[in-house]
Amino acid sequence: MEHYSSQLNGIFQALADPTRRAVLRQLGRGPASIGELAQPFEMALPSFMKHIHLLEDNGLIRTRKHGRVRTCTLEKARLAAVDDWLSEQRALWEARTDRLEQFVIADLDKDKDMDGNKETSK
Amino acid sequence: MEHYSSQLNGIFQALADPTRRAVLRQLGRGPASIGELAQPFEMALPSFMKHIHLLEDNGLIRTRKHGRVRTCTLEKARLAAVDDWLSEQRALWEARTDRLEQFVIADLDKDKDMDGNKETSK
DNA sequence: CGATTGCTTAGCCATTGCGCTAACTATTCA
DNA sequence: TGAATAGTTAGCGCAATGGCTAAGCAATCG
Repeated sequence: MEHYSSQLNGIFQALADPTRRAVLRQLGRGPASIGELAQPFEMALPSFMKHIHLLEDNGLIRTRKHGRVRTCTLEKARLAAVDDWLSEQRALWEARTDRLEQFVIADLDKDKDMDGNKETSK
Repeated sequence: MEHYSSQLNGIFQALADPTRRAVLRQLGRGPASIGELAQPFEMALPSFMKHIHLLEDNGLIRTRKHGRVRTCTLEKARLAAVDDWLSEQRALWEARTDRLEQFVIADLDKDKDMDGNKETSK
């Protein structure tokens, strides 16, 4: 349940960069070599490689080398961790919304009694 | 469409830290003051405040000060951006899986032509 | 009133992140 | 074999991150 926590650090970190998200997006369309992936970006290849490594280190992609060409593929399952986190988070505040509704009802009852001004905005 | 991109940088960045995720988790159970939120952590308050500011700057929480107490609340809608990104990504590789299946079928056809070492005849 | 509480500001410091160039290795091509 | 191709390694520089202490301030308490 909470074991994913440490993985989430790296996964979210990896997703926090537009270059890396673009790579994932491209790989969504199918496997590609380093050169193909790098081509749309203006940065130097070694810089780009760091992004690839980070994605691989965090399990978001897998790579394999054939001859002098390294081919990257998306590791789809990895994003499930993000999905799980989101679900868990949502479950929390949905449960809480239920409780909140109870308070709202209570507040409405109060309003009946007091009737008047509440707080001055600002 | 892609306008969310810049926001995603910050949002994913904010989520890439366990302290901040824990804060969101706690706020999922309802609003809380800075002090209440900070209590489970061993770090100094100013350090903790940086996390709060980062969460607020990226729109994941909202805060309001009453007297000397600042109360934080979850900004649930903000996580929708993450959800949207995930959906878009998934849509991409699901569409691609369809195309992949076509290739697989094509490959099976090829096998028929080339060698009969498969289950060509059941 | 003065003391305490609950942040807040201001800085310092070590580490990490993300870009670069230069030079190197390992295929593959002519 | 020699030249081009596709990555790779090494190291540099600067900005951002995430922690700290010390000191400040406004609200509340005794």
